[in-house]
Amino acid sequence: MSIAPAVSDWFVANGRDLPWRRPGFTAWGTLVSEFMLQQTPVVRVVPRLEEWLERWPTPADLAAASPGDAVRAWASLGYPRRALNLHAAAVAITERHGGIVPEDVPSLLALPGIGDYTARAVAVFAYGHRHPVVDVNIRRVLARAVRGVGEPGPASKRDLAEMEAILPESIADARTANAAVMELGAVVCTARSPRCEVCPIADACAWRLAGYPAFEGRRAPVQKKFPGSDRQVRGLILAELRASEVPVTAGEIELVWAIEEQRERALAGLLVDGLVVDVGGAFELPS
DNA sequence: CACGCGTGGCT
DNA sequence: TAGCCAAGCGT
Repeated sequence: MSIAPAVSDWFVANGRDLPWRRPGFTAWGTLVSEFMLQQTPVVRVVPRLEEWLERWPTPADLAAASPGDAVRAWASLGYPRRALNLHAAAVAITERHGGIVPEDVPSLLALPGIGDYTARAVAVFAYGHRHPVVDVNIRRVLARAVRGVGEPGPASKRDLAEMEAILPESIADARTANAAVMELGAVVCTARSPRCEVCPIADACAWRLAGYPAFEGRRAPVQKKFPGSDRQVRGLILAELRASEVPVTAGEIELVWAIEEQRERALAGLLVDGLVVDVGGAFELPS
């Protein structure tokens, strides 16, 4: 028996009131929210999403801005390549799709920064199509409730089939089930301290029924330490450029990180990514 | 498939 | 406190 009906009933009664669940929320708003939610927590996304959509209410509005404006407005959301990708997606939507966010999965997948998760999330949540949507929350719920193991392990192509197997036939019910299982993983069946005492499917959970066995399988890769990493240096350099209205000199960049080899590697990476441009020996965000 | 990629809050 | 974790994507 599928866990979907019980989780969906729980979701309808207990789901959080989030901006992208408001009636009339646009497909563009959904797309922007999904970009922001790629590895950034909901609580940090909500206020930034409102600002973003007020400033750029349509894809054409963002496409008309400079990529540097997008990168600057992205500050504190993390992984700024997403800002560049979102801007590039807005340009593509404006040029190739008449300014309308496409609704079929292949067209969405063809946009920069959109992968298996985001393409299906937009097709399902913005347009009501029937697809399995698989994020880490859903993979964790399926691992525990269905397979009886404590952790989801690395993401794989099989994940979509596993979600499809429990997805209701009805288009509307499938949409609710996708949102519901995701929500359960986000607020109840959490990674660290699952709240089984309030879980609507605790009695059916294979992991719980097995006595919470320790995870034996292959683990998802662990994120590398941040302090002292190239990522930190990149972040510091980019923060410097965001804060400046004029190009930043190489001498000023030297002040943000003392180790030359690492500083040069970070700057070179930012240039390759297009997050920074060289304007005659000084550096600025792309215009 | 494993890795690199920000930022900040939580335990 | 030092990890752990967060609605992933591209290579």
